[in-house]
Amino acid sequence: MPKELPLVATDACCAPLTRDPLTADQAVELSRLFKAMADPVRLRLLSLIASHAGGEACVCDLTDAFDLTAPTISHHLKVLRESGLITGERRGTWVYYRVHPEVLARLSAVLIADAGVPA
Amino acid sequence: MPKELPLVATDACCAPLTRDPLTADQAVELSRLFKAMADPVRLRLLSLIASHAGGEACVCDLTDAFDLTAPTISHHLKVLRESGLITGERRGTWVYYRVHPEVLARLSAVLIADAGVPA
DNA sequence: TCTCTAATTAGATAGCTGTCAACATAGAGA
DNA sequence: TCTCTATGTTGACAGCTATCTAATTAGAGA
Repeated sequence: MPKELPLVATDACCAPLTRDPLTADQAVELSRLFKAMADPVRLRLLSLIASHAGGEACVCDLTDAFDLTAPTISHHLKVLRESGLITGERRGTWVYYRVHPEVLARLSAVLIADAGVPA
Repeated sequence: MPKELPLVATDACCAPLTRDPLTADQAVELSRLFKAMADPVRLRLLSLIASHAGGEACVCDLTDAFDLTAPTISHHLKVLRESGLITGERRGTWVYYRVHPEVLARLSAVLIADAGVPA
């Protein structure tokens, strides 16, 4: 099992995009995550995994949903893995993937409209 | 002023990614928005515009923040415009951009963790 | 009208990316 | 060990994209 990179940086964390201008580094960091989601196949994979019973899905569950070869699915899963959005774990013959909800939550927080700073 | 496309589709709206698998169409629709944000320059442009005083920024305000030529900035603004994330308006010599907060809010809602369906 | 500046468009190019076929690896079980 | 199946990796290729220079359009003002 290839290892995923620990890209869940804490630096560019949760301040809304709309409050203060992003630094160049924060923008690079965030763009890596958005790049990982900037493909319809990867979005569907993410959604299939996240919404699957038990919060995880075997690759075999995923492949059938697409008109793509197994290597292509594998490639997309690798992109999602390396971005830190999902993790894969081998159990016997099959590999199971699950999402990292914190990463999705962080992105959601970044996009949310700023309510303004109280006081 | 080139017109922006009305890509703010209402179809793939606000159900969290994590609740039900996205349809292929929804995924294509969403991926267009994520693609527009999958670049550090565009993320910073978005952030600069959104956080600028008055909620809008002149192109002249934006160009200085980057080591890029004006045509390159213009290209990125066009991508953001065509994705529906921002709009531009010419007033006299200058062109002012502002973000569409609903689109950001929609993306934020899609990424948020599903709290589950009550009842 | 002429000229200056702001912004965009056009065309070119290097680098990235999604896809496939072919091959490799990892367990399970005979 | 041998074989079968599930995944992943490699290498290749077409299409997309970020960037630049050069040319163009739009408005302001002399």
